[in-house]
Amino acid sequence: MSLRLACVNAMTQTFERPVCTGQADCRECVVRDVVLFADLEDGDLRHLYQPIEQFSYKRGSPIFHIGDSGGAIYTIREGVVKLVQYLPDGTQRIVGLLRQGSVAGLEALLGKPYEHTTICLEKTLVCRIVTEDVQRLMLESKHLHRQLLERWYQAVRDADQWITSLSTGDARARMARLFLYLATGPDEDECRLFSREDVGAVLGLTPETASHIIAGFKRDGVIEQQARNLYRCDRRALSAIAGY
Amino acid sequence: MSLRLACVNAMTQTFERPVCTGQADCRECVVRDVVLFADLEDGDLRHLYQPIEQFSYKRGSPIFHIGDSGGAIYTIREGVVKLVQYLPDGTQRIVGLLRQGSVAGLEALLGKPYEHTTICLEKTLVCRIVTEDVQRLMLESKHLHRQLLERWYQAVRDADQWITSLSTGDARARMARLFLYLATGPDEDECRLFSREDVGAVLGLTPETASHIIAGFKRDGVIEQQARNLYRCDRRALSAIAGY
DNA sequence: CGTGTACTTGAATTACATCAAATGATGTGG
DNA sequence: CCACATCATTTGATGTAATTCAAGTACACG
Repeated sequence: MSLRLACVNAMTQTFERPVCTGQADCRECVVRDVVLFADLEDGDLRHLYQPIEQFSYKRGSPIFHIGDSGGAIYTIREGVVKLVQYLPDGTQRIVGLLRQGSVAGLEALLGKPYEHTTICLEKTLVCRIVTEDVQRLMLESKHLHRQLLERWYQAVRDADQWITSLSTGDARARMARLFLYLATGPDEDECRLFSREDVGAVLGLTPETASHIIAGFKRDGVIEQQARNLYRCDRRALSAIAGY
Repeated sequence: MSLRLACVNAMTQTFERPVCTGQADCRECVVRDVVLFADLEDGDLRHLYQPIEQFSYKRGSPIFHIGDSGGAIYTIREGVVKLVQYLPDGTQRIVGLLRQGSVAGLEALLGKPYEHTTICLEKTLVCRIVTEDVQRLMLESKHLHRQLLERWYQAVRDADQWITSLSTGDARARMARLFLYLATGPDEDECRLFSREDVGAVLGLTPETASHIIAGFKRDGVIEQQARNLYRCDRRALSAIAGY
């Protein structure tokens, strides 16, 4: 669980602004398997202009904003991040969620401004890697290069699946699919949810409708509430509702 | 209905199966500006294992199917192609449209099976380029390499815009946005539509609802029918309905 | 010129949004 | 630690939007 470096006790605290919790040691990374630099030799990482810094964001904090010129990419070490775009009337639409091991802000590597506003739905730890360093390392490591292509591929897949599973069918089916989508932790029947407004922005529903449907699921015994925004799911029943 | 090959004047004809209409001369390409190989030197193209072949597909023909192992990518020279994924119950959801200059099947370059079934909504001309050739040319041309990264980027952008503009808001707003999305030809007020079933699969509606809304637009004078599936649009009125 | 297929249309039904009020959670200052 | 203010969530009643169902009509194709 713990990753400790230079600063010892700041790990558990969160503030308005992200907190730098020290430099990352990629060799010791808890999510090394799923992370970009997993395969780099120790030596490669010594040549960074800037060390890879870790940051901690509290719930509700943005990592970056849509339209910002992107100077870095961010690997999610822990937590959940929403990718938001805004309609002309100001309402948000969530076009994706990032979780452990995902990379935010790939477009920065192409010199493009960020495509989304990224906001943490819970306390989130990220590694920040400045674009220049990634671009240079890419030239050295064929494998990193390949990794990044795979990330683009993954981003397109995720977006397509977002459309087919969370924007297709009636509201109950979409909600059931969201529960199944989120119930992918170590405990397969456990699902952490987030605010009704965000659930609505994921599924294209109003918060009230989201609430109505969740209440219906509870009544039907399809889900059982363990704590605030924590549910135990009957995956089989959810699958039936989802149409799977 | 019949399938003819090697026939000389087949250029304008279309059949059940795609028709090879000969080798492409990229230097003479009508869409050279927007196409992948725009910047390659003449010499580079001589080294292809296989010549770049052009194919013609009739309306309704598939270019490739989801899950097929991808041996080639396809540049759209002319026409419109839908990207389809299927739900477990067999209903289709259209997750994107490709038009002149777009590339279909990028995932083939990563050795992945195709993510979508691609079906032509009208007569369509494509250039087929086998993956091995692209992969080799990528090593030679820095610029082609960059081009392909930009295509990935574009694919993600398109998918996100698909979610925010065509899967968000009420049905009338989504339909208005579809008209605006399609009215991007040389004549900015002209919009070619397609079957109500496909319109429904784009917007997440039933064909009847699509029909109802289009009828409403006609009644309100927002669009004016010129011919079958060809409309003249009042862009200002559509923008208002779309919420822009 | 008929036949099948897609499209249109309207009425009935269902699903979702809206609105308003009550309840519950969270944080603050006394 | 409690009282209160604030904000999110729940809930139910009501209105509107979308689907479904069932004809009827236009259109493409043999």
